Amino acid sequence: MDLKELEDKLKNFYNRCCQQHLKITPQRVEVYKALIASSDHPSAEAVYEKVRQVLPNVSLDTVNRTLNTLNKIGAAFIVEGSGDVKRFDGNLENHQHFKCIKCKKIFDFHCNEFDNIRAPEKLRHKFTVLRVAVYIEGLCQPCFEKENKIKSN
Amino acid sequence: MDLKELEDKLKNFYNRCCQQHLKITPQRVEVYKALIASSDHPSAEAVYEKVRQVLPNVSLDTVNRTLNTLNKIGAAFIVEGSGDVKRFDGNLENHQHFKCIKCKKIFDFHCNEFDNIRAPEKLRHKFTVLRVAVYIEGLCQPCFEKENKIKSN
DNA sequence: AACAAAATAGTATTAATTCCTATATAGTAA
DNA sequence: TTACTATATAGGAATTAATACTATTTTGTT
Ligand SMILES: [Mn+2]
Ligand SMILES: [Mn+2]
Ligand SMILES: [Zn+2]
Ligand SMILES: [Zn+2]
Repeated sequence: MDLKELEDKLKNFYNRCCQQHLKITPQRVEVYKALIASSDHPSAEAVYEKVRQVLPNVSLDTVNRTLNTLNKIGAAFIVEGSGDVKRFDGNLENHQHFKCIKCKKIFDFHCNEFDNIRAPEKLRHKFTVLRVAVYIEGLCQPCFEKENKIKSN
Repeated sequence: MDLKELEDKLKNFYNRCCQQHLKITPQRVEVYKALIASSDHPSAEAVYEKVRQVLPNVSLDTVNRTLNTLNKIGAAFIVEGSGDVKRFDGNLENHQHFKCIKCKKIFDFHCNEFDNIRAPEKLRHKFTVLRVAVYIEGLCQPCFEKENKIKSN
């Protein structure tokens, strides 16, 4: 991500905050910056460690609270998955996730067909749909190899 | 679910256990029965309460362990979602989930188109795909109404 | 500069899940 | 049936994740 893109995103984020009457605090900005700079879908703990390098006194609670706020205002979201700790994503572009159930790494991928998936008519009448995701899980290459090694012992 | 269906599933479950060299214990059977009798995608805690009515001395650890075992051998799975406590599903038929982000209720639905979704070629080469799910979240009717009530105050 | 609402740090608490270990049990083979 | 062994369990401790509490600080606004 180049400087221009970062500035754009930040300006956008400031606007979003103003609209929602959220104050622009150094903590909020640094959490947001740490998140959009990550491509590994970090946990709150991981974001905390990153922000701490800039704001050594930031509290984990603030990071947690802020990440949830980002999710609420649509500046980020919680990655879908089965179990495990919450993982966050600041990349709002259309994309999907593959998660390794062993090492818990989450990989972005993109499949055009999946972008256009909509909730069925029936469902949209009964519920307020806020998000539709295609979620794929399995094993990454290294984990698959390890698994086989163990089995053949 | 009628008696015949239950017996079928149990027999099937016993076979699955034998194949995997898992012992058939009363705890295992009751956890499995409690799960397939539920349609609300219970948490470990909820299954625990149910099993306790039959086996008062069962431990929460055993329920947790057993649910994870069921997931591992493919007799059940962990419902996909963003955050929150683990929820389990013993219904192996093709279906999808809608989750209300407020009350956390999980609703089954079924959309034929979604059954045939496969991981893209590219991904299948790089990873071992074990599961593909379409996950939808939003608000259920009652939660949507409550939300609006609050906003208009 | 003054103010009020909102946000934060630091800590405590709660909730979820896993780990530990002595005991009990299921499946197996005599 | 009985004896044996690997597996599973109960109960409690420990760990981890996430939230709640509260005094203090800060932001956005007069
Ligand atoms: Mn992503
Ligand atoms: Mn289901
Ligand atoms: Zn992996
Ligand atoms: Zn609801």
